[in-house]
Amino acid sequence: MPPAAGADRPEVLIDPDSETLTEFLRDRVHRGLLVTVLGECTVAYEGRAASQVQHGERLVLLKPDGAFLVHGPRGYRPINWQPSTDTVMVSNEGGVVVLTATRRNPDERVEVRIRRGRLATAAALEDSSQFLLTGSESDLQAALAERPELIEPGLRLEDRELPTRVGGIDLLCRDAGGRLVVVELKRNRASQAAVTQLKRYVDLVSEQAGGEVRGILAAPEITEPARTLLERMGFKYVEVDPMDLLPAEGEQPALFS
Amino acid sequence: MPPAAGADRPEVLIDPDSETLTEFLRDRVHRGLLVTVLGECTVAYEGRAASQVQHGERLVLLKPDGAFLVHGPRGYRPINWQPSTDTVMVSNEGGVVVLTATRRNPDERVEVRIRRGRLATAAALEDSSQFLLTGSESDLQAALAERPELIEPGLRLEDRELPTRVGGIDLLCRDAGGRLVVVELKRNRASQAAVTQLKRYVDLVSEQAGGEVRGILAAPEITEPARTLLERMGFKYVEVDPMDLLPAEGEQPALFS
DNA sequence: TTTTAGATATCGCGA
DNA sequence: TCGCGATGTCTAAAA
Repeated sequence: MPPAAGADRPEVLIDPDSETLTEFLRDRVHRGLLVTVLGECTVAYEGRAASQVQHGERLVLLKPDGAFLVHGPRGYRPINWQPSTDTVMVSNEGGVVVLTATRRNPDERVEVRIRRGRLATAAALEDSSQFLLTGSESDLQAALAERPELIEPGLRLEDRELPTRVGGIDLLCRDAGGRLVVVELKRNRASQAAVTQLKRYVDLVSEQAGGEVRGILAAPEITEPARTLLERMGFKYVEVDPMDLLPAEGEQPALFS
Repeated sequence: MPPAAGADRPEVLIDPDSETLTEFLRDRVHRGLLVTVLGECTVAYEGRAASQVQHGERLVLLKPDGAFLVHGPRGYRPINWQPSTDTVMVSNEGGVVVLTATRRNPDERVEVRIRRGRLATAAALEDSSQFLLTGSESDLQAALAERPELIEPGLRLEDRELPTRVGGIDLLCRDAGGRLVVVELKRNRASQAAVTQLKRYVDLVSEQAGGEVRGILAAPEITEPARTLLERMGFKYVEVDPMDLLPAEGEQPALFS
């Protein structure tokens, strides 16, 4: 195998003709490189649904692991994509460069037909750094598992992330009176869906353990319809703020100084 | 005649020094251009949550509308992002190029510190094409609204996308016996959440209209726990396939020939 | 593989 | 603006 192209210096083509672009892509796709193509193209997708966009200028990203993204000029989401691909094919059909990214499970295909390539690049992309995130629900769960009394005085932890056949219970506790309490956590405003999720767990625990089982929904906020539903089911809402709770616990340094 | 915006030649910097990169970005960010930077950088985010990644090679995308994406070598998702930003600032701190993208509502900030820029590009990106998707839930809904008898013989449509205070009812029908039927559609395998969603609607309609109200969950598949829950609530599952149903209706040409 | 639930989800619609 | 639900959601985790 020839030496990996683009291992040190990025390679760039500006306004290439279709033959040059085809060769460039053929030699660099599937080599562990990040390949980008900016140009005028059409995009078609067929799989779980089907979509089509006519000619326009887009940026195509081909990642080393096979991820395939077609970005337009606006927004967070790509207009078409493939989270991971099994094969990416490059061909030239009468001056049109065709990129076809396919995967199985689900069986899907994205086809980009590039009528005019304006810019193509290829470069190695090394990133072994670990991604650290704080403020997720699991952080909130850990903090409250340590100090369940913050949810309600006298509350004691029985179990955490308890898997059941209807889903995982965030926190299973016992209150001051010895009753079982199912606690469902949300890091965002809680909706009706959160309430029905809690209901499923309470029903299950009640069925398994017998006796009265309480339900508590802990979140920074709750929607009005969710509060109504919650009260009708006899459950309780407790306000908790993830960002308030965590710095006191984690004592991590400020990200921006 | 001045060249059209998108006809301009893309601009490219390879292995620029930090001053050159800083100037390049300062002059091109906020000009309606798509700007990309590939290089070694750290990324920090603070907002609804907080995250940090140490040095690694990433690709930064700055879209004309302010969307901001930092992509690593793997996967569909960016490692950091901002769906739309109010301001993007460029500065140079002792040889490190710093990009700071902020937005309000929610108040958030992403900061990229580029220690070594390897490739930077800027180009106009024109795309006025309309995106056409078939096979979404709303397509399925339209098809079944036309022919409710495909869900159950004798079923007649009363209303569609009916907004209520607990959410929108996909299809409200009357069966052969004149009873009200709430139909909830899913284009994917239906889960317990879909069942509780249906339950909310049935409860509401029953409360408002009085009398017995039936519930039907129409989807291509249903999970086993969802089926159990559905049956316990006295509802019915009907199998419908979006991709089967739509081609007969739409008669669109094959995307790939 | 199936199922569930989280996500800095994002996005769009309706009240 | 809030609330709700779809998304070609994607992704990780657990059974």
